[in-house]
This record gives sequence, structure tokens and C-alpha cells, in this order.
Amino acid sequence: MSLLLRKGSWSAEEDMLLKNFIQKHGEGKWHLIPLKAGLNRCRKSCRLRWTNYLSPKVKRGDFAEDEVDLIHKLHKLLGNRWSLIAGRIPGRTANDVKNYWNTRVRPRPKPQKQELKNVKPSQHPTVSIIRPIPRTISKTLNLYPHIKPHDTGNLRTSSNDGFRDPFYISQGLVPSPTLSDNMIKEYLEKEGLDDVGQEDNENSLFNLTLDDGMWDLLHSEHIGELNITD
DNA sequence: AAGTTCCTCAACCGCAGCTGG
DNA sequence: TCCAGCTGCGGTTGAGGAACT
Repeated sequence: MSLLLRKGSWSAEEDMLLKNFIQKHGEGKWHLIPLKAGLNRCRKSCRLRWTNYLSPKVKRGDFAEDEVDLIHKLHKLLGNRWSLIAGRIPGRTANDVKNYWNTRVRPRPKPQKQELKNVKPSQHPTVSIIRPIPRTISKTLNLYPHIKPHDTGNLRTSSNDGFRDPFYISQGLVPSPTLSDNMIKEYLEKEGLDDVGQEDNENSLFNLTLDDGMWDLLHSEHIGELNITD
């Protein structure tokens, strides 16, 4: 007899089963949930339900003004990298941010039926999709073995020399460039930004997750040459 | 009051990256 | 090196409630 997995909205009972399982076993064991929690749901559905709705970390309600501001700034830098953006906004999930952006910021007006009729096939607009250039980094490459891998990739202020600590992208195996305050200031001015991300409680200007797209952006036309220090 | 359209957001789908055998 | 399984991500859909006619 084949076991059909349930789809659609979650019941209160299912929520309770999922909560109980995660309280007992912790997050991350998604493959065990359908088996051990007594839930007739696929593991993807369970993970999504927890991360987007049931987790105590999830903040409900409307976005505050500063959250909206941050979303706009980060989207300008990162594009549709919803999980990265959400990672900078405590309590908000990638789904929240994505939904917010698609419904409030980028509402697509539905074309009227008459308008559709009037558009000939040859007049359909062409849309170019620009994606970040994929960059493969060897996991065994470590140019600076004396520096321990850093797993956050956050940009932080260094001591008093005007330069920021080296940081590491991805798995933290490749050293990043070091950016001077002037370089960052120049970048923010060019982009019309006053600040990005969250204030560090020390003396940093900002604390920004630098992913591949941002790396390429900084590395190419916006900042110019970057220093690499050891 | 009833029918229709619009809007929101939870949930699904397909794909890519990672990991371990 | 290949492959299968797992996880996480972004794009999209659709149910259901609100607003409008």
C-alpha cells in the first residue's frame, strides 16, 4: 500500500507534532521527522513549516520602517538573495522578505485583457536576466594557512590602522581583500547608500555579509583595486 | 446580498550545492 | 570520480479573506 504524503495547509495537530519533535531532537534532523514524529508530510514541508512559521525566532506582524529600509538597501546590493537579506534582519525569514518584496515593493500590474489583445507576438518585451558569475573555489585551497578559517564572512572593523580585518568567503578557505574605510565610504557614496547592514557593537561602520556577488561588485568597477594582506 | 476582483502569504516545486559512501 | 541522498534556496502557485461593484 503506497503512503500518500499530505499536502496543503497544516493543522494545529500537525504543528504540535512538529514542535514536539524539534523540542526533543533539535533542528536539522528533517529526514527523521516523517518517520519519528508521526507526521505524514515530506521533510521539505516540515522544514519550511518550522523555519517560516513555527520557530520561536520568527517575528510576526508588519515590517518596521527600519526593516523596510534595510531590505531596500540590501536588495540594491544583493539582488534577489532573499536568504542573505533575511539573515541581516532578525526574526524575518527569506520567505517573509520575498513575499514583502513581491507584493509591496514590486507589484506587477496585471495587464488588461484589451492590452494583451493588442500586443503582437513580435512586440513582446525581451527580458534579460543577469545572474552573479559562478565562481568555484577549491575546498583545499588555503593561501594563508596561519590564519584560521572564519565561518561568518562578515566584514568587521579592525583595530586602529584604518583597515578592516581580513575576512573569508564561503567556507572560509580563501582570504578576502582588506578594505580601507575610504574605499567603503567611496562605494557607499557611489551607490547612494549611507550605511549597510547592522551596526557592530564595537567600532565598525557596518557589518555586512559579503557573498560572491558583492565580492565581484567590489572587485570590478565600483571600488577598483583591492588590497590583499596576509 | 451576491458576485467578482484583488491581495496576502503559506506552501509547493524544481534546481543546485554539499557530503559521504 | 561518480552517484545518491539531503538540505537550502528562489520562483511560483493557489487558498482564503478583504475590498469593490
